Amino acid sequence: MDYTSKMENETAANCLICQNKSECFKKLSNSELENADKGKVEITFKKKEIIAKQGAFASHVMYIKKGLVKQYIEGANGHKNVIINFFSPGQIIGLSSLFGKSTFDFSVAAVEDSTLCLIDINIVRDLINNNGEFSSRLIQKLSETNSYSYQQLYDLTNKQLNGRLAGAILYLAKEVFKTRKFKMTLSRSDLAEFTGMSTMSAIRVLNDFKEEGILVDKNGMFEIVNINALEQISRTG
Amino acid sequence: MDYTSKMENETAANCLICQNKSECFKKLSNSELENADKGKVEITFKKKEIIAKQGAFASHVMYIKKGLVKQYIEGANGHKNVIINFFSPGQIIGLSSLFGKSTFDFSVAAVEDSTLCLIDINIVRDLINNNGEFSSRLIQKLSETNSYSYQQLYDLTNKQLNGRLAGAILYLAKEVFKTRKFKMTLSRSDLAEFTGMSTMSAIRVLNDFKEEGILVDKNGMFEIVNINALEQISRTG
DNA sequence: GAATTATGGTAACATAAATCACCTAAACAA
DNA sequence: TTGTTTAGGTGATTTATGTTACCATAATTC
Repeated sequence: MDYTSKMENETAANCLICQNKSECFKKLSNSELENADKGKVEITFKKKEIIAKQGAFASHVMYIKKGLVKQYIEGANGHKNVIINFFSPGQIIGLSSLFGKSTFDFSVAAVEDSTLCLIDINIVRDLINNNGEFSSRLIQKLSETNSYSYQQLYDLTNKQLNGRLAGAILYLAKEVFKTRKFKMTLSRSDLAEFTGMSTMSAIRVLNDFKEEGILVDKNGMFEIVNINALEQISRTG
Repeated sequence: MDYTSKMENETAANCLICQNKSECFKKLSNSELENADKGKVEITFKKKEIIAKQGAFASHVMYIKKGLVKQYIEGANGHKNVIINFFSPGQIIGLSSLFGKSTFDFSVAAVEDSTLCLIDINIVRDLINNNGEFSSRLIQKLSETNSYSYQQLYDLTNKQLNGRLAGAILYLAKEVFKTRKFKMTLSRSDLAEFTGMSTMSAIRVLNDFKEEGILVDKNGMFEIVNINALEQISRTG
């Protein structure tokens, strides 16, 4: 039995005894958790399946329990998609649909097979209204998302290809896969859409990194060999 | 006496009777407003003065009462700044420093002479903890900011100069100055930093718009003559 | 197992946009 | 006033990056 299936056994369908709760849900009382449990469903998506579709009615927020998903803006007629971010277990997506606009202004798709809890939007609204600690956590989360977007805007206008791709690989290693050696489950075009470049450019730059001995790619198993060099490129790029 | 000075007379130094309150502050009780009033100062900044500095301790959130300010990320060693957004009266900046990081991750500067209320961060934290309606409004505000950043990320990667500048002018007219004819108080380089292009490119594209009769610029007084054309360019850019 | 599609890859070429050099006029300070 | 700085502007040149075409291999589907 591998690590993944072991994790599955340890988690529970009921929020009350779930071991994978997100930061903000840890701030809830037992009765609040029981209530939240009634307004949620747990669904497993296969790789590449669409979890939320830009423009569709947003009736729920999404909590990532297992796997890896991408949040992206769909490009109109022949334009590239833009990947906003990748989310791994413990993260919540879709807070932007809580108030105001009732539709998703982005899409979400599974990059790896993923299990999510879809939580009714009204449950979350009630929690915000009645639990200040919960609200605070959500505001913090949204602020962090904001700051990250600002960084992305900066990088996109001030760094060129090497710098952006180096930054993306570091981000994936540190924040998403949380290890310097990881199975690269994103395609080159995912990587390109994440860093605002063409797929060809992503391939080219990635191969430069390999040739320079900064990165090793063994059949999709990535390992950052020279993290200092990568950070240097990310800064000056 | 002009319109501006008339407005000044109508506003008050005390939050309780202030006519310019932001959406979320309208949700507060009289006692909450009185309390907020004790933790705020009102300051007037001259054009080009720095209101908040990236990296400095963030002890307050900023409410724009009068004027126009820009929020921007400072570029390191020789890199361009990136203007995240412009804010006109009624807007709040600096929510991202409420929880987590205690420093500003952006700078704010006055584009026109501007009056702001600086509100103590602890006051706002308390309000979030105790007033669900207030929290909801803040979350909505942060979500909108997020969505706008996503749009910017999309535009930067998928649209070229014309499209981005057309979009920026439309945004300024609709959301910032709230009229099709306005005194253009931003410089060409502000415009460039807002749309992620060089100053030279901003000048060139702007002059193209003038030559095509889409836009009239009489000594800095801008008027959008052909809004349909501008919207078309912004879409297909 | 064969056929098909998706993904990764190389190289030549085209082009959008930055940079550079240089100029004018306005705003500001001495 | 006069010098000095700042903002706006034009055209030539360079460069980063996208595009196209074409191929190989891995992964699906029939």
